[in-house]
Amino acid sequence: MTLKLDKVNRGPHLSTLVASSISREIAQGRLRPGDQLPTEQQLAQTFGVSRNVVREAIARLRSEGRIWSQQGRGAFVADEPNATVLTIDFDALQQATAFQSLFELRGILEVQAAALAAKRRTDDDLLAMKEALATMRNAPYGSVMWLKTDLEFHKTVAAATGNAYMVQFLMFVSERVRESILASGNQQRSEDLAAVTLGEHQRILDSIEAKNAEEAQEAMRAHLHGAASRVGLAEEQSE
Amino acid sequence: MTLKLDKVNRGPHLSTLVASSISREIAQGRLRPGDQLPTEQQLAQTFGVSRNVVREAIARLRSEGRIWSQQGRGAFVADEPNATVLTIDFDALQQATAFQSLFELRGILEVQAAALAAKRRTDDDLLAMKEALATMRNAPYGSVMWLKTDLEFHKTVAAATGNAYMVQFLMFVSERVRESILASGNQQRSEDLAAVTLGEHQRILDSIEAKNAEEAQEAMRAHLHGAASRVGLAEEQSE
DNA sequence: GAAACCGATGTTGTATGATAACCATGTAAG
DNA sequence: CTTACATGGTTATCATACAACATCGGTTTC
Repeated sequence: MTLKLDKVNRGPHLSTLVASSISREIAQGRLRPGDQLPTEQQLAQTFGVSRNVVREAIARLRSEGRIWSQQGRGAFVADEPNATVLTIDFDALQQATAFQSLFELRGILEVQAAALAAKRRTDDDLLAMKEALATMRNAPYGSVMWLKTDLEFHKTVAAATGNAYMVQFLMFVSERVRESILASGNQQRSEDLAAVTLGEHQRILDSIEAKNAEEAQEAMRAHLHGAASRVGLAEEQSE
Repeated sequence: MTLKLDKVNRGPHLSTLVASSISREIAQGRLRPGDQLPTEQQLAQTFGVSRNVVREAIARLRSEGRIWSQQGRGAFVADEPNATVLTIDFDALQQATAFQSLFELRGILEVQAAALAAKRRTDDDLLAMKEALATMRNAPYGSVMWLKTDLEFHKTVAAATGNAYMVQFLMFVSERVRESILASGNQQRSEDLAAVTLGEHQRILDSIEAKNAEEAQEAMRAHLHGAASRVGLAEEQSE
């Protein structure tokens, strides 16, 4: 417990700072699983905030499964982060291997989702996909609108699986991937790429329309392979 | 805002109940993106708790990205749950279709993880898997220890992919699935099943040891198929 | 008339103190 | 040795107060 907070802090809430500070102590191993946290009063004094703020931070960490607390005893670092919430550290994603791992995970989900979508899609699903693709055609390549509709298209594919969690997970992972790409500023910009990307999407759409799971899977794989190289990822042979 | 909380509530924290209650209002569309939440005072009055408890709930929802708040104005439902955290509502999982969806998602990840593990596993990975399997043999079927080592085995498989996010996601999903199964009390108990399950695990281990991705994939699929029927899930033809 | 100023009011952010419920521990009574 | 009780420490909750900020209306000023 070393961090001291300035009195003048017009940024995130104090509880957020306290929470991430404690979180860091845990991540860095200065607070080990099973360890008892300082009492709320001590924490309040250490950080120079009210006990109320500390409690908000504690509540947050508890909801994230990082700690657990018992009335009359204290708060303890959770043995295993049996989290009821899943988080991804943005900073860690800046490292190439981490990014590649997340990209791979997304790929697995996307490819399987495409196959399932081809089997289960309804006409409404198809309509939504076509609509998203049409919107993307009218957006300038690389623009915010373009990126948004790109994600939207993939979302409609995921939705066509009829699996709500597929949508939730895929969007979660994709968002993180997209953020990381934007942050690194690694995307190339070219008019040609727009046509290429749209063509890949069209192929996915067609195969799902034809209810051809094998083809949809392969089309999605090809699309992701293209996306990877566009971002400068040396992709590994898969399957 | 309808829920009234009993004064006598010796369960989860009040802030947890308030948070999930508001969360439900959002999920059910009674609070739409952009809508302003009632003031903290109103919420406190509605739920019959102090403003302090409401603030802890708000802090939690804010950290989950579901709402945002500005000093002097109020709290608002986030336009897009651009959450930096991913959560799964436990209550919703009680419904059969939701559970089935999550089970399917887990299956996708497990199967692909098994294939990747077969390709990339190191000798250390293999050792960890064997160790986990050995521990499971010594645990009584259906016991807490058994369930724990079962999860541990699957974790070692996921770890053998070398993809940290695969581990994180798979464990997250598996935990939720396991919780839901335990809550429903739907698992059968029989000595025979122990041998069957162990056999399935052994087959997975063997194929990964042989670096046979196809076989590992198939073994994992079979294992999950067995697990599904053991839990009473009518599984759908996949692939 | 338009723009700038000003104050009243409502809301969130934070601090402080108090009380109830609960746990752990030690100590005295049986 | 066991039980009962007293005590101190900790979390959970409540209540109140104040600071910081936003909004809105009226007033002044140009």
